[in-house]
Amino acid sequence: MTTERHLITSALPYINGVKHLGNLIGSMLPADVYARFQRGQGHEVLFICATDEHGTPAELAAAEAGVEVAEYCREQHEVQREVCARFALSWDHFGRTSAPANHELTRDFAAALDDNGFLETRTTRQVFSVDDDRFLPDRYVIGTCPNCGYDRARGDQCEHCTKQLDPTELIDPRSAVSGSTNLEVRDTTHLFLLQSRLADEVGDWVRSRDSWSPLVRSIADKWLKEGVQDRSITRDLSWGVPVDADRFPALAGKVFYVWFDAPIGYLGASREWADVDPAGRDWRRWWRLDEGADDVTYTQFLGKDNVPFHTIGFPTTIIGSRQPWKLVDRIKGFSWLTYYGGKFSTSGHRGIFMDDAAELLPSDYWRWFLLSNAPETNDSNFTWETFAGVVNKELAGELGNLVNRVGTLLGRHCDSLVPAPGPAGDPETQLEAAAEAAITAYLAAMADLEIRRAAQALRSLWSAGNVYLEQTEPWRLVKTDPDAAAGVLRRCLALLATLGRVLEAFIPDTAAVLAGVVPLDAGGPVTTDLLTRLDRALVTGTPAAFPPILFRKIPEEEVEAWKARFGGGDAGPASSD
RNA sequence: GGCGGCGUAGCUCAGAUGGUUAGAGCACACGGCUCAUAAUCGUGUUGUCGCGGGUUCGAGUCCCGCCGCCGCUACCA
Repeated sequence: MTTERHLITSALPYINGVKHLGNLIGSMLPADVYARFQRGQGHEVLFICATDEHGTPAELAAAEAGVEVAEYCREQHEVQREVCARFALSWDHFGRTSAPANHELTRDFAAALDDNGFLETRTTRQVFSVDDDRFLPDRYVIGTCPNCGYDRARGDQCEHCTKQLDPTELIDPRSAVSGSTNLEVRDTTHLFLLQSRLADEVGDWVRSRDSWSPLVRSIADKWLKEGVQDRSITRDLSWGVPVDADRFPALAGKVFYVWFDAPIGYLGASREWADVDPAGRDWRRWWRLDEGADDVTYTQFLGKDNVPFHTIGFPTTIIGSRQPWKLVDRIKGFSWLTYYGGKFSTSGHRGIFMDDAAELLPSDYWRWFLLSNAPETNDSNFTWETFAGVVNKELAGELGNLVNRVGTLLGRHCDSLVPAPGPAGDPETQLEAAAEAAITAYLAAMADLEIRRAAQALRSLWSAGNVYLEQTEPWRLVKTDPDAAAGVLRRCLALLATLGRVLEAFIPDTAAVLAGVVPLDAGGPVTTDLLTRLDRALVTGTPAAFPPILFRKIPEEEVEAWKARFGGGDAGPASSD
C-alpha cells in the first residue's frame, strides 16, 4: 500500500464562545474521524483547525466582557481548545487567525492580488456612530422600518416584514452597540477584490471538481449563476489584520475583513504548526504545489452555510494570487443538526453546548450519537429521547453489554486468561464473514466520506459478536464441552481486539479500553481480515483485563431532568439571530 | 420579498443519472436464551412516497401549480 498524504481542515469555529453540538458535528467531529481514520491506515495526515477571531462580534463580545479584544480572544481560544480536547479532537494544530503567521500570509495574499491587478480602492458611504467612535456594519444599525413600521429593524433587513434595507433608509436610526442616535453617514475607503474578473477561471475550476456532493455543487453553481460580485475585503475596525499602509496608503489604520483572512487561517495555522518544530516540520510541503504538495489530497469539512466561501471565495483569492497554492480537492458539506426541530442558537443559547455536554457524559457517548446521526444529506434532529435511545440501545445494550458478557464468562470459566483456540464450525465461519462484510462496508464508506454509513458498518461489527454468542451459547456449552466454550471466548476476545482497532476513529476512548483488554500488536491498517489476523496474534494464557461497565444507560428521569434544564420540546421556534 | 431546502411506514431518516413486489434503525408484536447494564438473538406487521395536473411504455425519482414546514439573505457549523 502506498502512503497517501491527507491535508484535512475543519471549518474554523468563531471565537465568540463555546460551540454547540451542531457546530461540533457540522465539521470538527467528522474531520476528526477522517483524520484518525487516515492516520490509522498508515497515511500521512496534517489536520488543521483554528479559531476565527476577527470581526465586529468579537469586538462587541470583548467590550461586553469588559476586556481588551486581544485578551478576550486569547482567553476564548484557550476555552475552546480545552473543550475540544474533551471531545478528543485530534488536530495536529489548533491555531488562531489572529496569529502573526496569519497576519503575514494575509498581507502577502493581498500584495499578490494587488500585483496582479485584482484589487481596487473604492470609496463607499457607511454609517458612523460618533458616540461609539466606529463605523457600524449594516446589521448593527437599528431603527424603524420604513416599510412596516417595526421599530427594531436591522440596517440590512427588517426581520418583521423581511424587506431588504439600506441602513440610511431607517427612521430614527440608532446604534445596536450603544443605542446612540448620534449617527452620521461618512465616506470611507476600502479595498475591493475584483472577483468578477476571476469568475470565469473560478467557474472553470469549480466545474472541474467532479467529486463534490450534490449539496456542495448546487450551492456553488447557484453562486456562480448569480454572478460573482466584487467584494470589499477591508473594514474600519481596529481588531484584525492591519492593511499594509506602505502599499495601500489610503487604507492606513484599517484591517482586512474576516471574510478575507479567515480561510487564509488554514495556511496560517499550518505555519504555526511548523513553527513549533521548524527543523522537523515543513508546512509548505503541504500547501505549495512547487514544494512537494502535488501529491496531497486536501479535504475540507464544513457546514453548508460555509460552502460559498470555500468553493468560490477562498479559491478566488488563491487563483488570483497566481501562486501555486494547493486548492481543495474534496469538500464534505454538512446540513444542520436541529434541536427539537428548531435551530441551535448561540446567541439565544438554545440547544446543547460542548462544555455542558462534556460535563454530562463522556465524549464517546456524544461522538457516537452525533456521528451515527450526522446531518449528511438532510438536517437531522436532536432530542434527548432519541439520544438516550441510541445510547441505551446501541452503546450500552449492544457494545457495552457484549464486552461485559465476554468478561463475565471469561472470568467465570477461564480465570480471565486467553483460552486456547477451539474448533471452527459454522458460527465461526459466519462470524468471520460478518466481520469481513462489516469492515469492507466501513472502509468503503470512509473512502466515500459517508459518516453515517460507516457508523452503521461499525455497529454491525459489534452486533456480530452478540449474534455469535447467541449461536454458540458458551454458558451452556461449558457444561458439556468446556474446551469448545473456551474456544468461543477466545474468538470473542479477538473480536473485542478488532473493535478496539476499528472503532478508533469514531469512539477513540472506548477503542483504547477495548484494545487494552488483551494488549497485542494490532499494527498496520484496518483490513477486512483483521479479525483472523488478531485471533492469530492472541497468545494463549495471557491475562485479559476487563473494564467496568463501558456505557451506562440513561434513565427516563434523567432525560426529563435534562430536558427541563436545557429546554426541550416546549422551547418555541428558533429565535432569529 | 428574493433564494434554497424539505414534506417517504407511529417516530428518526436512506432512497445519483426515472425501470421488477419502496428500504433501514427505533418503537410495536410474537418466539428463543438466561452469560449479560430486564441486556441479547430470531421472526413479523405497518406506507394512495404532502395535494392536483403533466411528460413517459414506465415517476418517490423529471416538469408545472398548490398546501405545509424550515433555513439563508453575504460576521455563528
